[in-house]
Amino acid sequence: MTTRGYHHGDLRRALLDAAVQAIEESGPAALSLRDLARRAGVSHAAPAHHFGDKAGLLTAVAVEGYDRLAADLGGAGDELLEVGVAYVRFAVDHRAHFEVMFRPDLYRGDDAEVRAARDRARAALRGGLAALPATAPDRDALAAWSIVHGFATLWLAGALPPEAGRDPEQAARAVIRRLFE
Amino acid sequence: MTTRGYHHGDLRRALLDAAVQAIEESGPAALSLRDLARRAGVSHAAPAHHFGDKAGLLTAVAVEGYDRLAADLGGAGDELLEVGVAYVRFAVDHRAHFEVMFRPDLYRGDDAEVRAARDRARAALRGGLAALPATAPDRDALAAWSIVHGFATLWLAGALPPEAGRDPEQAARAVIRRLFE
DNA sequence: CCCGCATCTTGTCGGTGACAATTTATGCTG
DNA sequence: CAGCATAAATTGTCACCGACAAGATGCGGG
Repeated sequence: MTTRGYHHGDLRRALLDAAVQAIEESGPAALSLRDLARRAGVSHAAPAHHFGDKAGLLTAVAVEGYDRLAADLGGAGDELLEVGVAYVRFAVDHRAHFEVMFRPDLYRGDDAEVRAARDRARAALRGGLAALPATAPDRDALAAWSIVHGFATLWLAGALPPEAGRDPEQAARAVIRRLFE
Repeated sequence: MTTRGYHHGDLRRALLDAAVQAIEESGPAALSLRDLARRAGVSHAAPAHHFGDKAGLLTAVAVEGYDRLAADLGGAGDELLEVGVAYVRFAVDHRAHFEVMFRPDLYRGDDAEVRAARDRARAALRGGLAALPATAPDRDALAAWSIVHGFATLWLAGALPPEAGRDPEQAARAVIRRLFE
């Protein structure tokens, strides 16, 4: 599954880390394979060997993101509130992964690994709804996902007014609670 | 007004329209000023004269988007449900504008025109909350915005499972109603 | 009539993604 | 331990892109 290190050590890993850092600095649009190669101290064509092309690298970022999201959501317990907060926390703490994951024009969303990891994340998110009285489970799942995803996206975009405060977790908690009142 | 001759007639307008079309086809990341120039039948450097650079063009797209969103939301009445549906409809029908608007790394979000148009849109969205019993208006506004924005974003990203159906407006209506139960 | 000035063109530069051919290092096999 | 197959990374190249500079064009006011 993982490539063993030869010349560089583990260039694949190093490139993924450099990509995440670069995206956090200037967004996925400004990402340059050649810049990643420079950061890793290798030649400009080295990334192509591991990922094929730019979309291939971002596909790997998306897979990693969905995997970590599934793990974080799964570790947040059974309460919808906590699962929702974990979703927002993931978006804020792993903004590079999150931004790539929901930008299907940047990577190959039909990739088999992506599909599998995405399904795991979806299942974990839906697990948070198990404890709710379910009159319309599909609808409730969609509403819960929408509200946490929307909050996370707006927060990351810097679109929220100052009244939202400075702590995303606290604000998210209040917003999600609105679903239960 | 024709597209003939040395002077185009309304190149600015033509470039904006071409940009929207190109973004709808392949997303904002793949946008190329030179491609827009080709579509408009002008030289590769013509866009720079009207927009300065790529960020300048996308800034104009964002302004146009916020203006239209404000108009659409304002025309949707006073009920939160209808305003929310209008928000989702805008995102689906003007996906290029919507995608640019919430991608602050692509344009100049601190531009004066952007600020003004964005404030108009925010005010229009908040107008939908006037008819609600307000225990925590800020929190309610944030929750409403989050749920419609999240739904719209997930829909556009193609992230929703097939259970969500094929009609975004209908699904959005059901999801938003969840806020009132 | 002509000239100012916005509009558009041509030309160029550094940077980028993708691909091809080549070199280097590793692990395997005998 | 010797040699080879192959993965890993390099060099070289091409078309395209964004940005900038300098020149050409033509509309409209004096």
